[in-house]
Amino acid sequence: MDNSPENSALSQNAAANPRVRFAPSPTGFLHVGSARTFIFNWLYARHNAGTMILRLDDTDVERNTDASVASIFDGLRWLNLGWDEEYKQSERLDLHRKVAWSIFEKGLAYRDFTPAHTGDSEKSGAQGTWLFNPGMPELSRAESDRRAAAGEPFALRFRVPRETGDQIRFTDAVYGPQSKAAADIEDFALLRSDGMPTYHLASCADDIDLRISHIIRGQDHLTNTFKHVLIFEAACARPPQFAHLPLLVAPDGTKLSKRRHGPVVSVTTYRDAGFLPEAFINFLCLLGWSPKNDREVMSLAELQEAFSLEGINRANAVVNFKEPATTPEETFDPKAVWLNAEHIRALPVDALSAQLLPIVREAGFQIDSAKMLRITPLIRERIKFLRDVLTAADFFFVDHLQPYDPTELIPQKGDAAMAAKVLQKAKDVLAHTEFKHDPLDQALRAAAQELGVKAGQMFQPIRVAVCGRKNAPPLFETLEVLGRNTTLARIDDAEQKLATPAA
RNA sequence: GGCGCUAUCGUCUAACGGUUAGGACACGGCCCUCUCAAGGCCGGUAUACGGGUUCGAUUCCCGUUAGCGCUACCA
Repeated sequence: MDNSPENSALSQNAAANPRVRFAPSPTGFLHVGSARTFIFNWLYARHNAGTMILRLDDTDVERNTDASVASIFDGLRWLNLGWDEEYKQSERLDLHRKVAWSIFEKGLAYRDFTPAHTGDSEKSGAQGTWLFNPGMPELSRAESDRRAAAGEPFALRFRVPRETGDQIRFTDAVYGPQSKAAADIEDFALLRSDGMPTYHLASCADDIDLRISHIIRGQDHLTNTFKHVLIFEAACARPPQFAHLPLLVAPDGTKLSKRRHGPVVSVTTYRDAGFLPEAFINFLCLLGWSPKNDREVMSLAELQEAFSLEGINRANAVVNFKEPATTPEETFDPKAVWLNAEHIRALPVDALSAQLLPIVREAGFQIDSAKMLRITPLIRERIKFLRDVLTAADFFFVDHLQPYDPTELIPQKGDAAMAAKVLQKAKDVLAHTEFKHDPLDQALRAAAQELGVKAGQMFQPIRVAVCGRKNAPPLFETLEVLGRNTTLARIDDAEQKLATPAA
């Protein structure tokens, strides 16, 4: 048996128009690791003018849920990458069974009448290695047929060519040449006793039928691939090119799981926190792949242009979030947060403004798009998440400021009297100054000079009066957007607060 | 237990036998500055360990250790 097709060398299979697939099983929400697998497949397809296929591997009827299907589509829709063809394994069972029985007819599979084991059986673990159920591989065809005809339930198992001493081989595009002794591979199931195909069988049967040229998936399937090679060959199909991806792990090195690590592992958590899908995609691409030229902030088009299987590395990558996350920012890898800020800044103002507006409206503020467009450039460099618009630009949205500490109005190296003096002067000046950046700049600096205070001492009380806090966007632009009426009203309020210190 | 895979700063990574081991994030300092950001400059921290091969190993080979994966009629 030729298990080592030299023809599966990378160069040859990097042929044009590849067909790749992302095949999630709907047993949970869309995991960030799955999202990365989807993205790498998509990038490979687009880079090579190929076809991206979405296939729901839903043969485990016990564990599949509609909620999970919804979550997967939810996440994929947010990623906004799309796909070209879509299939459900549960609608292709006839094909799977046909392939299974054709393998049986060739003598490469046999019926196993041993009752199913449940959960963690004594087969695996420290007890030793299980390869097959005694007596079953040797059953004669006649007896096998007789017992089946009598209605005895059975699973269909692959007959691994263990006696030949063969090595099963394939060349992985990421991990290189792989081989494993057939003697170490157990007789895995093709069909369960209820007639449903197993993952291994359904997956390979569909990959053959859909003419998948490249299987790009998580490294947890690397050792399963030997079984898959066996199936492909038993079905007289040439195995596709495999490319396994290093796994995404938590800071403690363990596999990401919702149970242990919470919502950080769900794609929708990133969406809900205000990530831009392009930033999230950029971040995931940098986990286990590198363009090799120190590029980090990359647009989707740039990623598509730069992507290749050669850039994928082999060691697991840590998603560096804080284990007990206390703030939203700690929930995510700092690099993801930084990339999101970079992508936000890279967005044209009108595009960013359009993304921000629905968030602001949903929070209950009646802001029109024209105003949002004026606010956006003032906060663009100050937000890391889209949702930060709510805290960075809050004072633009409300009619009345949230209560703040009046002592904030007191400038550096100044006192309450200075604050009062500044605010009074500001009102005088602002009453007749044009509300544009340059006139405001000139007028307020001149006012500071007249009062004999530093510019900063002049600006701070005004800033706190109109923004309700010290940290805010630049003052003149802010006043320009706020307008004269609001500005003067807020300075009035501030003067009152100053006059009546906190009770 | 068996089999497989992996191992460069705290984290993501570059260096496909010859580099003062590079970049980024994060962190610290300085500059800029109306505050906060953004930006600029500077700084510290890494080749898991032990053997080979070689004139020369981060790089190739072997072993050790550690981590991960598979070992289901889950995927």
